[in-house]
Amino acid sequence: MGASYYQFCPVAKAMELLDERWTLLIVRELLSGSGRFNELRRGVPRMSPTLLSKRLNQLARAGVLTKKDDRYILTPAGEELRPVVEALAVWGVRWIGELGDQDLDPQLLLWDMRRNIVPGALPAHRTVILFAFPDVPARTRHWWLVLTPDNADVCDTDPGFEVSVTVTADLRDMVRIWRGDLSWPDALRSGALDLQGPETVRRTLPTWFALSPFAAVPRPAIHHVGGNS
Amino acid sequence: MGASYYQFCPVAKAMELLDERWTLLIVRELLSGSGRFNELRRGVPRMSPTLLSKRLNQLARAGVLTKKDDRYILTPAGEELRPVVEALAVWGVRWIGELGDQDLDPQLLLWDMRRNIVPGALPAHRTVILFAFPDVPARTRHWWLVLTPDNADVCDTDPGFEVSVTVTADLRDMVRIWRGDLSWPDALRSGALDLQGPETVRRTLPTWFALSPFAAVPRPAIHHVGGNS
DNA sequence: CTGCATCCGACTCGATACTG
DNA sequence: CAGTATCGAGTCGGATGCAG
Repeated sequence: MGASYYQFCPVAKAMELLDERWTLLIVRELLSGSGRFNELRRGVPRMSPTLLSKRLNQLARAGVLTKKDDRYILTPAGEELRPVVEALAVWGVRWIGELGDQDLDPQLLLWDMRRNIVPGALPAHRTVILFAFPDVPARTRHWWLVLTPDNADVCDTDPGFEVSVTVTADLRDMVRIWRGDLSWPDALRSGALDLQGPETVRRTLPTWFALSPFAAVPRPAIHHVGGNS
Repeated sequence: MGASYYQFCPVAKAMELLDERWTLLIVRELLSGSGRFNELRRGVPRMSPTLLSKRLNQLARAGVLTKKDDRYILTPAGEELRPVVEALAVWGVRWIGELGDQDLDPQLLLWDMRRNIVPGALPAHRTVILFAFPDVPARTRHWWLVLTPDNADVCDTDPGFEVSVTVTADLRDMVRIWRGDLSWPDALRSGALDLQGPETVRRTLPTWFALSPFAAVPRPAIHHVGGNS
């Protein structure tokens, strides 16, 4: 447990548990459907496994989750953290518009997109999307998304299948699209994003993905730069 | 600023600022109407003034508050943290029912009660309530609340006025009443709380205070002990 | 009284390597 | 796949001091 605040205030009692670094991000992952240890790790790749393990045990002791057969499951108390996480996300998307270059992790983006594929919107046959991020170091520049009607795989090495459509964009712009800061049509019009492939695929591709659940949150008139400085 | 999570996720970006110890409690105080440095201190008495100052500066840099003439004021971004704090309070009151003895700070209780006096419910003349907490060390056992129709003062030493009514209860029970875990009538019936004074005053006293804003939140059927262990 | 700055011990985090 | 072990660096928190 985090250190006590020595207050009976419910906010203080909640934060004793929840204000520790990484804790609510783990809850976010669990709310998004991840359950296994290494699945959770992919959602918090910069967290050491030691600390993840520690946090999971803390959350279990606090009654937020339980472990069953190598799967971590939210309890009702944990499920009820959804409004907290959602309120934070709404606030974050409205007031922390400026992202540092360090925040743009292509693996997290592809992982997120994979999670939010619209079931039933995909073509009936296997479709392979190649994402190319010219502004990213070679090592993580290319990503493949292998889509079949009932499965989706993210690869950071060429899986060997024929590419159906290539998406080229700066990673920053792809993230902005995903977050709802930039619309898909605007990105295409301005040239920030380029699609190469058969026209029918190019036209329907944007319908295959639901954007971030908070992409539609209305933004304030003025943004403040949340100082990474 | 807190350390970065290196994620574009809005929850992560929000938590970079908000997951640091004390930060959301300061926001809670500001949302409750406190504005001056030492007013804020009374809401977070265990926080060192150095750290409070540091956090206030961080929040100012992040655009959550501004300082004007020795008063800290929430910006629109700060005001929009209200849903976050409320969601946390609702969760806390539902799932962290067990309070440690250390959490029962009489000063915070009296301060909270003072803040939530129902305007217009008070008698027309000066009324003095003496709170006696037999389970508390002598130093902080007695508290006086001096009420006039347009003012209320908390004293930890006898202000000298005649006491209109004496409230005797274990601090834990008084806090439970305040949080909505125990009703005023139930406390009187069981003897957990005792009122001494004229009958009219004894009858109306419970109407002078609004309970904690989260006292009315429905509780889950089963509580989990949020381990202070 | 208000609003900080400095100093220092205790603790926590993060990086890396390692085990069943 | 699912975690543990170890250790240096950084941060928190409390005491103390000091300007306006």
